[in-house]
Amino acid sequence: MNTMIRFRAISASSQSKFLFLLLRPKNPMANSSSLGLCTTATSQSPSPYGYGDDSLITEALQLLQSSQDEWSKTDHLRCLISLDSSSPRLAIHITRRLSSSSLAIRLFDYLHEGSPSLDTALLSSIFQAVLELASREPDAQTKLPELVKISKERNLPLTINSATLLIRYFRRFNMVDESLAVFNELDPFLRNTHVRNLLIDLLLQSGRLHDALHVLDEMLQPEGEWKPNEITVEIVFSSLLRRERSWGSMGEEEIVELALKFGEYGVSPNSVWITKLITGLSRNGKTARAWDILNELMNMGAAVEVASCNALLIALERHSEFKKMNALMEKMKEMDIQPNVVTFGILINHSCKYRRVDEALEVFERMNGGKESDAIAVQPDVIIYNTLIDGLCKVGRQEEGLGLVERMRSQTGCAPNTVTYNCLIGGFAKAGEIDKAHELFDKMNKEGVPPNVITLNTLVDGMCRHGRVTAAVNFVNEMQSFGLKGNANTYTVLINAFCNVNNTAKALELFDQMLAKGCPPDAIVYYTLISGLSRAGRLDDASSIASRAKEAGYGLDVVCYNTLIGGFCRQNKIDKAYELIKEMEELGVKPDSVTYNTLISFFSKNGSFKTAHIILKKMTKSGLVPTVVTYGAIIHSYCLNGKVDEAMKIFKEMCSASKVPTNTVIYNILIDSLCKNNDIEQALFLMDEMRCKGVRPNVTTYNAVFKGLKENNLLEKAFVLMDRMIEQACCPDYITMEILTEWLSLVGETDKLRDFLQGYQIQTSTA
DNA sequence: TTAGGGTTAG
Repeated sequence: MNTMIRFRAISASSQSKFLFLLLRPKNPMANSSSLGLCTTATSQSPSPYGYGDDSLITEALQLLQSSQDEWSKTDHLRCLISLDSSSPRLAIHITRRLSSSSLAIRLFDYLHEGSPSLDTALLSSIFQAVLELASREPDAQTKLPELVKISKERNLPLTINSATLLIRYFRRFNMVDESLAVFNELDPFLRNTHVRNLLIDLLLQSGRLHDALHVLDEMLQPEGEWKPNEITVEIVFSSLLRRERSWGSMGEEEIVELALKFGEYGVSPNSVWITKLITGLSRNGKTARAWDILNELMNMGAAVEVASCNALLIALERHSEFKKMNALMEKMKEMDIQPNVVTFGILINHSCKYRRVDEALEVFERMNGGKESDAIAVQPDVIIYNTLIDGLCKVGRQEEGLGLVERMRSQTGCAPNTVTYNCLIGGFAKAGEIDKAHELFDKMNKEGVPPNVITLNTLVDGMCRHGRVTAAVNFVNEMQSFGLKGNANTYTVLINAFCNVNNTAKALELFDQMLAKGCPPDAIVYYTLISGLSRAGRLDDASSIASRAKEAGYGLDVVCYNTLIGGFCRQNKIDKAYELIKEMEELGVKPDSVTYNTLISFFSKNGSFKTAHIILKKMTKSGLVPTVVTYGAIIHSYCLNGKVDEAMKIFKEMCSASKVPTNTVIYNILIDSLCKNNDIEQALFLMDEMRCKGVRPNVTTYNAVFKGLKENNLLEKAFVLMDRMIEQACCPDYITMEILTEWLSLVGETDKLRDFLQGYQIQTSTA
């Protein structure tokens, strides 16, 4: 309402000024025939343009309809429009209503010629109307650049509106250089935020990053008049962060700096862009930078939302920066950013990952309202439940997982889904409760929860791990008839299972079957088969599968080469092993310590300590450090050659000088050898040393010592070790039983043997 | 939020 009144008031005053100018004697047009016409204008009723403008416009337009010769010969039109008025309003309105821009430009020239001393600002405004008219014409794309040229020729500066009109129009046709030229022509004082935003947007869209940043940079200068606004930030960030993985030619550090610079001007990227920035930085391993920028933005008062914090929490978790995770949670509290269901999901998942399920359950209770006064109630969703159920199943607490399903059902809108069942089936299957797993599978089908290929694979894996390999194959076939097809993963599980029971023929058959069924094998299937065949000594078949893997585009990695090299070494085919090493070199696959250890072991075992030593030297030269396995291979070979003293010497050197941590296997090698050499004292000394160093003996250690003790009939010592074995929950195997049964029966100590075995029964029941 | 494999010394 107020605007309306003001508009009319201005119109009325300009109208009177207009009349006054017309009547002024010094105005050449005042004496012309137009006087009568001009005065009649005052009697007109109000119009949107001002009192009486309508009839003036009508008359002018009528006149302009006639041929140019007619109106250009007379001053009548000039009088009518009266450009000497400080208000260009009337001329602008007339121009806007002309039939074409070419007519408009003729009128413009006519008026300009009639009043050469006119204010350029006034002329620029009229010219703006010409541009407006041209922009609506079908051939605007050619006309507008021509008009820009005309304005330049006539030294006519563009108004800010002309410039925005032109850039906006040029943007539609991706006329980047034309837009840039318009901007550069524009009076620097007129280059406002709006026109800069338009131009930056266009430049970024056309990939002219450098030019865009130049325009932007001027806005970010402290002395600059035009500052960035929210739209600037939106334009810049939507362009820079549009692509998910790459940030184009602009470095991430520059983007971070830009974000912070914007922050200094009180504008910052919105939550979506901040989140993308954090995610992008984290993905490139720059978690520390992501942490810095989020904190800085928070301190600047930017609108940081929970989603951005979640992105950083995920990154920190991934990089094991747990202290920072806590600090971020604290900061969120301080900034009053409420955690949401995703935040709790991250925390619960984190605890579960490290098998701290009780901690996860605590977080879960806290999100449910908990006991604490500052607890925040956030409704858990199916993902939260599934994460917890999976966590419980992974630590063997699958029954509790089932309990959570009931709790989940009691909550509205939260029913168990396929993932829920997959986790539970996995839990029971791994625990060997295959029947229970099948029961759950039936239950989910009954409830209308569709099983997927993960359900199938989880169940199949459980079956295979618990000796039901044939049943697993049948189950896969059965499911296929119901439309639940297996994938490469399914075949990997089955192939691995058959390789583990030394049935490589069946493994190969399954591989052919998967190809026949159109299921494409992936790298893992190939590697599994290569390993299985190598372990079975079928090196030709393993090599052939390796060739097929390479043909399929799955190059062998170092582990795969090691598998094959190990296989050939076991068969004494060192030439074949060397061929593979040559191939590795050619393909740029660097041998690792396992490769070297395999070769060192091979040569040591064959008594070629010299060659083994040369390889060891090569190993250290390539920057690899000899490991406990390297020493183990050499020590073992010395032992096999009856040089136990030499082996002990190397072992001591390994512990003292090289400071390589020992393990059970290396102690077993030495203890076994010492016992065989009847040096039981030294063997028992090493066992004590193991105890001191916290290296746990296993059944192999005990078997070696029992054998030695038996030879020397050191019965009391054997009883002590039998008790210790029970204490350590180290289960005897058939070798232990063979040694002890024979020995203890012979010396009439079968009661001790019975107690020994009972110790395990008690332990199993208490466990 | 859920599923698979492989290497070296005893």
